[in-house]
Amino acid sequence: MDDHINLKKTGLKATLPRLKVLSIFENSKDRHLSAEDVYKVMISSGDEVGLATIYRVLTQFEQAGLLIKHHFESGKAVFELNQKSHHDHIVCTQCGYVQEFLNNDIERIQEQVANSLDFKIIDHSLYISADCTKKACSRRIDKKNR
Amino acid sequence: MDDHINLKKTGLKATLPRLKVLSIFENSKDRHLSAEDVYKVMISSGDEVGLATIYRVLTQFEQAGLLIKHHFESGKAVFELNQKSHHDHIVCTQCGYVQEFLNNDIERIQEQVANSLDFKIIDHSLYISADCTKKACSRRIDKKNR
DNA sequence: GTATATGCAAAACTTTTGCATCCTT
DNA sequence: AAGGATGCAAAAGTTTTGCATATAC
Repeated sequence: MDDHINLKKTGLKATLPRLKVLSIFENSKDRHLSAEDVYKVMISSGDEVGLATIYRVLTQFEQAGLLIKHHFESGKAVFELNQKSHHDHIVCTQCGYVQEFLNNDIERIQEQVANSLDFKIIDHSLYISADCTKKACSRRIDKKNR
Repeated sequence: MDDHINLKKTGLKATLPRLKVLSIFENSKDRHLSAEDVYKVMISSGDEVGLATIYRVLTQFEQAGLLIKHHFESGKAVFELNQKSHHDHIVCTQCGYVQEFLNNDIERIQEQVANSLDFKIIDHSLYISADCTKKACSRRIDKKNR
């Protein structure tokens, strides 16, 4: 809520497409959406919008720090809200479910490793592809289209 | 060397394009190459080859376990030889240098985390984008084209 | 009113596919 | 000889861009 405020901070005008995109990320049960995903939601809710606008808005939001962009293993980018603190991802190869996690030991060791190799970390992404075991896969959501 | 032997194990015929692709990965100073990269090397060395063939060969090699495919953050896939044991990557945002590393603690903790969340890991990739500090960046190689 | 944002269409880029021809076995 | 592999061109998928119109401030 109060997306206007978020947008104001970025210097971007509070236009209808932008507000709608934010609200989709805030209300979607799936935190990780591609441009196409967002576009489909808007179209099927009756908005007149172009896919190009979605791409532009997503890119602007990423640069403004509102969204984070991931590539995972699919060749198409997905975005998620940047409200939450940093975390990594496990993606089920069977049902597409995305499990977020954070492990402070992993975070800390990464820093040590990078430092010892004379790198200063800007960002990192740990992406695990895995199979849900029975229990986890019962969280199954609508299958991703790939 | 002895790429014929490697190929034989995969059931793929030892054709000229396939042998050449393998040799490029073996001899290139950059272990991480895109389809376009490989294509350019072959074209500029006088081979008559189609980009489609490169994509087919790379995909076959990946399925055969000869190559590993990464997506990093660029939207285009890069491949590397699978000779070495598993490792993760730090990529310098300044010069494109790719530093490989392996940390057994990180590997072990990943397994624990995935298990505790009811996932069975199939694969993972830890990708760190970072700046070389002075010392590391002196390893600077030809800038990537993006 | 002015600058910015949008929608549409076209283009750019990466990757895949169909098909006739060629090459390995 | 036979099946698989290649090259070319065309298509498919994702993302970007040009431009006239519409919108927010």
